[in-house]
Amino acid sequence: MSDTDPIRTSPVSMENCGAALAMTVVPDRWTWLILRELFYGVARFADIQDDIGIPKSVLSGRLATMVDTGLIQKEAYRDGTARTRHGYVLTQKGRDLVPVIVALMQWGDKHLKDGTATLDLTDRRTGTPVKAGLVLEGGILPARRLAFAPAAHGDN
Amino acid sequence: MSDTDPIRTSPVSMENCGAALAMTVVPDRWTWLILRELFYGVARFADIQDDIGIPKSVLSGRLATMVDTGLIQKEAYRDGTARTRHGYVLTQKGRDLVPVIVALMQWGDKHLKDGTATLDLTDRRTGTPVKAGLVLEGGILPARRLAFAPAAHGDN
DNA sequence: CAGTATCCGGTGCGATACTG
DNA sequence: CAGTATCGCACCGGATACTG
Repeated sequence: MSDTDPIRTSPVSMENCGAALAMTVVPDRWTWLILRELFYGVARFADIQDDIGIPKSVLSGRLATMVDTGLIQKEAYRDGTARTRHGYVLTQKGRDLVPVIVALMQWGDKHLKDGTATLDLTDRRTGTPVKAGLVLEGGILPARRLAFAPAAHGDN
Repeated sequence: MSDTDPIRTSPVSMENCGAALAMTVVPDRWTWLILRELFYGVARFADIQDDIGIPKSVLSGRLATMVDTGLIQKEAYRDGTARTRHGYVLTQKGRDLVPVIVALMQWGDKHLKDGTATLDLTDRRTGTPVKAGLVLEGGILPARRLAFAPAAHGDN
């Protein structure tokens, strides 16, 4: 039993909260799963469909809005044949979500599985293992040490 | 125009992917917004409702399943009055999602606003600014340097 | 292969009203 | 204050069929 009054209202309004805004751009499960596919480098419509089991019509719609919101873009490429095909790739804006995806993945590995990862994430340069987390120089900051205060300039 | 064949299938199946599993536990916008409130320390039913504008019945349902999935728990506390009230707090499992929330928030601040944060996140011990990201010792690893390979032990 | 079109059934959202 | 109950309607998911 705690004996202090809890906070009664969020320090940041919905319109000014990056997290809340982010939810409008990545609002549902399918969108996350598609991002995960593109993160893995799976680019083609039918391949994404097969991997995550999404109906074509839904995939079609999601891809369109993700292009609209600037998360992804269409890109042409050549496969073995003469025919030009095209797939989807993350934009920079989409790539900036990679830390979120990785954090989510590692959270799921820890709490929703036996704790073992199925994927080893490393620095492609040095091979050093990589983790997602809160960063200070020199290491990961535990969540409990995180403090927050309204920014000096912004209006909340 | 890229000229290499893209990856045709995800290196990790849906059942073994922590990210995909995580989406089953935090499947929608409301759940994320509730997590955000609890992250801020807003604990009471009506306060959460007011902040994020969720219908009571929906909030009721979400809180129940979040308790079920172990993200949050009910906690009694004393307010000014004699009456015992109760609110919701993150469990350890829920708190482990903080890096995801922070990463999301900073992504939203960067891409969905003018680029300025409304909240300054710092180490509560030292006051040093905090960021979410991919971590190697000594700093943040850019997403482009991230490599992945199936884990040695796991079945994918 | 990469979609669009159509349709139907269920979920679940959100409003309102009610209860301890 | 903290929910539960009820309910109509919209939207979404998924199946199927069709097109370039």
